[in-house]
Amino acid sequence: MSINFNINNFIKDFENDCHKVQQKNFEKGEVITSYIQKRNQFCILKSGNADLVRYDSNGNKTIVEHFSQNDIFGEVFYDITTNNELSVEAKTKCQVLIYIYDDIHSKCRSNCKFHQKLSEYLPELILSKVTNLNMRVELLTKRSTRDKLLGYFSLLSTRHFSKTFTLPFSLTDLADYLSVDRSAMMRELRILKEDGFIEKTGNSITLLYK
Amino acid sequence: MSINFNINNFIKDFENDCHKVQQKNFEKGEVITSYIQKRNQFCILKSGNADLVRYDSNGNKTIVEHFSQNDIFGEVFYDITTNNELSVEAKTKCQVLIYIYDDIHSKCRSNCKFHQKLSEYLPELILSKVTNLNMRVELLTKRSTRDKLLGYFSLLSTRHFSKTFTLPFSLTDLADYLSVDRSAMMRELRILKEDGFIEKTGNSITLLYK
DNA sequence: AATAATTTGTTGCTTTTGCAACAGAAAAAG
DNA sequence: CTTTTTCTGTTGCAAAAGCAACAAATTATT
Repeated sequence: MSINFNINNFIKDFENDCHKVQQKNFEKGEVITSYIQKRNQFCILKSGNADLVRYDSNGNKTIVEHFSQNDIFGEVFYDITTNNELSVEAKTKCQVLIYIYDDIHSKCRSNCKFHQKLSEYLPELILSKVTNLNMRVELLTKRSTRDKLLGYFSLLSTRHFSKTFTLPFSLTDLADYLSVDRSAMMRELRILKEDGFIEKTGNSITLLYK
Repeated sequence: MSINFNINNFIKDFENDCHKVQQKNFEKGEVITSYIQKRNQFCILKSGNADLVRYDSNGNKTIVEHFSQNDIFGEVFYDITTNNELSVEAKTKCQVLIYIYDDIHSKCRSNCKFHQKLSEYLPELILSKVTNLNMRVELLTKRSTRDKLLGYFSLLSTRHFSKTFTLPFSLTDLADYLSVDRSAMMRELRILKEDGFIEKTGNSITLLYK
């Protein structure tokens, strides 16, 4: 939380300081970037929501990551040895800052404040990515759809400081995020309601236990 | 690979340069560390093998990560909001370098070369962690046990530059790593053999496709 | 070298999950 | 404001995965 706040300020203050940083705008549904070659793109989502998605050979869609304001993404975080194409799709209008990772390390010619600050924050930025990924791994290693749902809900509950919260995406997308079949997930949601674990009105969930 | 080589040299050259860095030795089976409180431990595995494991309320064990030489781990990579205890267990004799993450950021009093070099390498170190975690997420989002097995095998094959390779752990542990039932995994392995996808002699696997 | 502990491999049965298909509700687009 | 598209919710059936239990093989331990 405090990290995010810093990033936010830092972007505001310095984004125009460096001519190497590109800002691009995307409409809902557009592909922001595809992880095809190792161009070492490094992106910050200034505003909007986007998903990193993968489609496997059976046509299954997986939402690998869900990005909102100030999240970072890009090829630089991936070994592109895999055969499945990954791409980042804008779910709403998006403003994205794009640069090449090598530029951060090897200082900018103009030695601008943007790069100075970025390399200062970089370990923290990437570290927050690691903790997020670890939470994701924890979710995905849960053995049943029920445990994945409850695990994810309890995460959102913690983040919102409340037993009641709104899902950041549709139920269809939630299934793709938890990597389970949608209809099976809907069934499990119904059982969770029937068993008195949760209440659900649209995309709003309330945890009833503990 | 080139990153690992650098880390290796860097550890050899500078590890004794800083009095704040602790080196500890562990016997097989010992718990190296538990992620309980946020002490911001940051560890480098100098030698040996270790697993980061979690046991859920149903008694299922999950191998969250598998560490070998020069891998990094520690509480600093986790938000300890979860209820499940995570601990790192030595699978063989292990030599571990331990320090506190804050020490890296705020420079060491003595301004030693170790910390200097570490903060230089840190983004790369953490970044390699991110790419590893992303591969792990890719594996775990595969829908079937078969796809998880094949995905993992193809990863090992790529890493070893060979269609034949040895699993880094027992089949029992492999199941805990892929987060599937062991007997179901054994069944799937047999079918993969029968269908001519793989050959298997003990812990050595050969891919027969493509 | 003998014993204990762990790992491998297998199977019958149960439970969970996935698939396909559909209707109604809600949201987006024109 | 109407039409089109996407999303939600459900179901019967099929397939996959989990569970429990066991014997044989392998690996550690004393």
